Amino acid sequence: MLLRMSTLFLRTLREDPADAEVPSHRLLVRAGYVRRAAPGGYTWLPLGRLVLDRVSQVVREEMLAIGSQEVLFPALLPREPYETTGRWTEYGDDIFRLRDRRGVDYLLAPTHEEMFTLLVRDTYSSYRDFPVSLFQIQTKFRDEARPRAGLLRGREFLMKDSYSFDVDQAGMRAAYDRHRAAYQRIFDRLGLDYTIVSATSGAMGGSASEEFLAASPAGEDTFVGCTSCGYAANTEAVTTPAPPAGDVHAHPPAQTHDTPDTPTIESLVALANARRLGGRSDWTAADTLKNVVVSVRRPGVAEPELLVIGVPGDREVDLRRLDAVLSPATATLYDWNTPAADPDSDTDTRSAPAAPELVRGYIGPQLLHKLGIRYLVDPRVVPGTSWLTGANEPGRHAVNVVCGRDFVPDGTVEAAEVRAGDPCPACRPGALTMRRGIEIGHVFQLGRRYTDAFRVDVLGSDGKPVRLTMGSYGIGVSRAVAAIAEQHHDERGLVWPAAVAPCDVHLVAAGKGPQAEAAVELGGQLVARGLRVLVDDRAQVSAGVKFADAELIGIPRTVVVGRRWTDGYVELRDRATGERVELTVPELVERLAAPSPHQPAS
RNA sequence: CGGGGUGUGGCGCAGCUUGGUAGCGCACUCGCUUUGGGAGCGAGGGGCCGUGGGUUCAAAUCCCGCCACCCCGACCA
Repeated sequence: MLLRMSTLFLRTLREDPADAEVPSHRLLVRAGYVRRAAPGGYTWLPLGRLVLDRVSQVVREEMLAIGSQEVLFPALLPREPYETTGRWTEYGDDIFRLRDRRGVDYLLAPTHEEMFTLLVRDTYSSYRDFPVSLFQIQTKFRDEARPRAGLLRGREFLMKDSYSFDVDQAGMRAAYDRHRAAYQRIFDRLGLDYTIVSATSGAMGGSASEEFLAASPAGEDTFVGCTSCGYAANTEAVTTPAPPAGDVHAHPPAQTHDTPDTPTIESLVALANARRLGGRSDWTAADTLKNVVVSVRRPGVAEPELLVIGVPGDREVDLRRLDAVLSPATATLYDWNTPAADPDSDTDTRSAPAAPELVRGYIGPQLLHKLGIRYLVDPRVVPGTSWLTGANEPGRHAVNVVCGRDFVPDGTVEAAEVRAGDPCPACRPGALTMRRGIEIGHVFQLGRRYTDAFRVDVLGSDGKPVRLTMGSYGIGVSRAVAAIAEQHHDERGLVWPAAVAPCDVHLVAAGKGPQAEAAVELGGQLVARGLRVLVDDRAQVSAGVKFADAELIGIPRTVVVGRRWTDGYVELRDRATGERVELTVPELVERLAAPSPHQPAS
């Protein structure tokens, strides 16, 4: 393949597009790989299209290598199957819905579990046909509330989705493991630095699910890693090691004190130290027990339930983490903005209508049991710990409130924010670090959710029906392109890994003499050796512009056909290292034609 | 959905406060010079100033409405 810059449909931009924030977006637009066509929708220009195809091809090869077979579904689907599984409603506003001329409902598929399940049901009927795994590489649609960061979160994107079908749990696990291994090979080949994190907490039970996160400040997921062991997890899945329980009776009795104007932890700690509450002046926020009221809504239940979460006062409640635990119920902070008991009062102490005894800013756990309000605490709140907390009266707090003596929680909950430096749940000396990541892949042991919905049974060896069990696996192909760009660029432009670069070599004709013609001819020689070549044969473009464009476009190796050409030399430059060497043409051809690890000569 | 911001040639921006023939850089066309690090000079082409209404002799500029897009958050994965 020989691309000539003189005719290539490409215009690079000297300046950053105004609407691009993250590096991948900025550089892919500037270098002429993609162009925004609609909110959350991008046109793939010739160079971009090549990269997208190469990434797709890596994914395809590794999927085929684990025996998965490629199919292609329509993206435009009827409503009915999604109605059957409940996702027509469940997916909510995130789904693009449309009607045909007769008023029949359709959707643009966000994923294809339903269709694959139906396909397998209608095609296979015996246990002997299994296991089977199918995949497709296809454009998906999601009506994202806020598309952002260019390719990283679009409303239309290219995704590889695959589905495994097995007659038993063990088979499904094996399929899951094969996919997981294939994903590792794929992301290794793509040159991505990634971490596999568990996506849901083990304590929750249910289906196993892991995410592949490409480390990048532009990522939308926060995940934790351990400084001394291999532990990695999504923030939602992090568990907090509990300290050992103490002696419940080793503390002086609880005491209530006047603490006027201390509705916040900060003001409380300041006052407690100033007045030496409990004989101490070394109170910190971590010594206080903060009690946060949340409303929990369960699907199908009209009235929200009040729930109080107790966390150490130096931590916030992380609603994402709480939601992950409560799922499918969802939690929101309790809305205190109801009329105050005393409308003329300008203080912030209001009573919750559902439980008038709860005084905002002065809630303590002592009363909750009596009020019948469920109380869940952070795992650090173990029996025998003593706290400074609210006394359930305006302007009053209590010291020496002991867990297991003065209050008994209904259970523990992983709802406190996770911070860098927190102890690792998996090893003793380890501390957690926090990083951002781009979700590039997700493997999921689905189980029978869809096969139950469609009653997908096949005949087992004993002649009795067996319900199939599924796994589903996704890779964001277009997102992976952006993730690669995020991890492989410098201040001058993109620096593609060899496996995904639009071309193997970028020939730059520099000089006014015979160089342009010579470069094209040299390009032909390299193409004959199986290389993909981009040659900058533009007349009337200065060498400086060509060098700058070559660096922006980011093809791994540049060959300059320039002033030393007449002496028989060209210059080979490595985009990543900046290394330059002078070579004769035969030396160059030999050097470039050497097969790289992932491209066996063919 | 909440907060903030921006809409002026293909791209990046100025002009708006204080109304009076729409401008700059990049890109594009032609000519001459230049030619290994984003060239110089000269001559050009290209814009219902997001949109609808209003004020005014006169609106990119002032007023009102609407729309779109971007960023942060919520939501989603």
